[in-house]
Amino acid sequence: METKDKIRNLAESLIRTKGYNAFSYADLSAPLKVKNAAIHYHFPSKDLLGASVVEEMVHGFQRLTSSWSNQPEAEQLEQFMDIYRNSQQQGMVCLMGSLAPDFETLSPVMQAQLQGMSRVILDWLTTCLEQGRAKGFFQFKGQAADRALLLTSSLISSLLLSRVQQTDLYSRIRQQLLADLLV
Amino acid sequence: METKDKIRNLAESLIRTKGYNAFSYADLSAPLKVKNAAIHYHFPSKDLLGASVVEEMVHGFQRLTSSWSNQPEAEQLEQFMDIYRNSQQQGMVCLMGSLAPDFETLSPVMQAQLQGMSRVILDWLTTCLEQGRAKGFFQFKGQAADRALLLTSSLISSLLLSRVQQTDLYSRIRQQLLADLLV
DNA sequence: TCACAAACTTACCTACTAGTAAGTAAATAA
DNA sequence: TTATTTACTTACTAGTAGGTAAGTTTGTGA
Repeated sequence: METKDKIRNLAESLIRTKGYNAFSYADLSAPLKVKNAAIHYHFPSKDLLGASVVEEMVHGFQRLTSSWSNQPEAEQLEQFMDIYRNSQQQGMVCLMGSLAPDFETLSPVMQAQLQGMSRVILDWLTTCLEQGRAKGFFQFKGQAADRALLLTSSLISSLLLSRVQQTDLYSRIRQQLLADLLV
Repeated sequence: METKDKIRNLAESLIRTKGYNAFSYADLSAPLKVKNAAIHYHFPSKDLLGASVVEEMVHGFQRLTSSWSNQPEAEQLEQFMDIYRNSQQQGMVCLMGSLAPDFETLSPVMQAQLQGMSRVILDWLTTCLEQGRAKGFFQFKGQAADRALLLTSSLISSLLLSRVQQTDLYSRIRQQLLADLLV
């Protein structure tokens, strides 16, 4: 089951650097030193490979957030933001930022999974903000769900704009988001 | 010069719905009822077509913002946001949101132009916010350039997430951005 | 030891990609 | 009138895309 994971991980990395429609089976098979039929053996179609990437990302997110659940919300939020920092440092955008523009070209299965991913992230962040506000960590006007939406949006695009401008715009955005939020 | 504009406009629309790497010459030639060689006549390569799309978008933006220059900054900002509203209503993402994830796969010329586009937009918005704050329309902490970055980021992703979630998340984001900003 | 399944490779296919060379019809300029 | 340019079409190409059928090797369980 080693190769299967390697394929999925490389596919994720390619999606987040070149985009879903720009990577090919050759981009997977060459570095992994297997033939493209080997990829089809593990993932019968590109759709299913992409779906597996998204699925794994959601599971990874759920594992991560679960592991933080005992920490204060202010720290949980910082850890959440650190995910994007790591991406930025690796020159990657997030999976959502990469796949959302290509949404119309994705299979119904991938579309549904991407939709699910956005729900999972927004729901988690909404709860984090809501509880964090209740405990006095955060301060903001309006509904937590709206704030979660605003935060996520800013973080997604911080990676996109960092890539285009070739500078760490992420940090400038993070700083402001925290300044607006922390008491 | 009719056909050339039709090609560029359709290309823009395709980039913003399917993505740069997902549209082909057939997607242009079929609806326009010309052969793909006709497209190569006007735009020798896909790179140059893409570059032309970005260039035209920048010019359009500059024309628009120039035409607003006598209006109060609060109104200018709303007009700026309306651009994104129109996109959302047409089911499109903005050019930046579409091209930024594919940045690594673009030609150096397109990369430079996209970078230029981000500068033009951020510079305009920075000035708008700065002057609007000086005149008492807006209220915000920190540097105008940072606020401009935060605003633009939120708007770009509002279109991405609206597409994925198939709802008008743009409006929820706009409302918060304005609530945070307006006195 | 034999059967079988897992994890591949070999060899191939069709469809489509951007791109090109050469030709043509119509308008324009000398 | 003739030459040239503009705006294409026709007909093609080389390369690459995702995908598949059939065979091979390697380990495993009965």
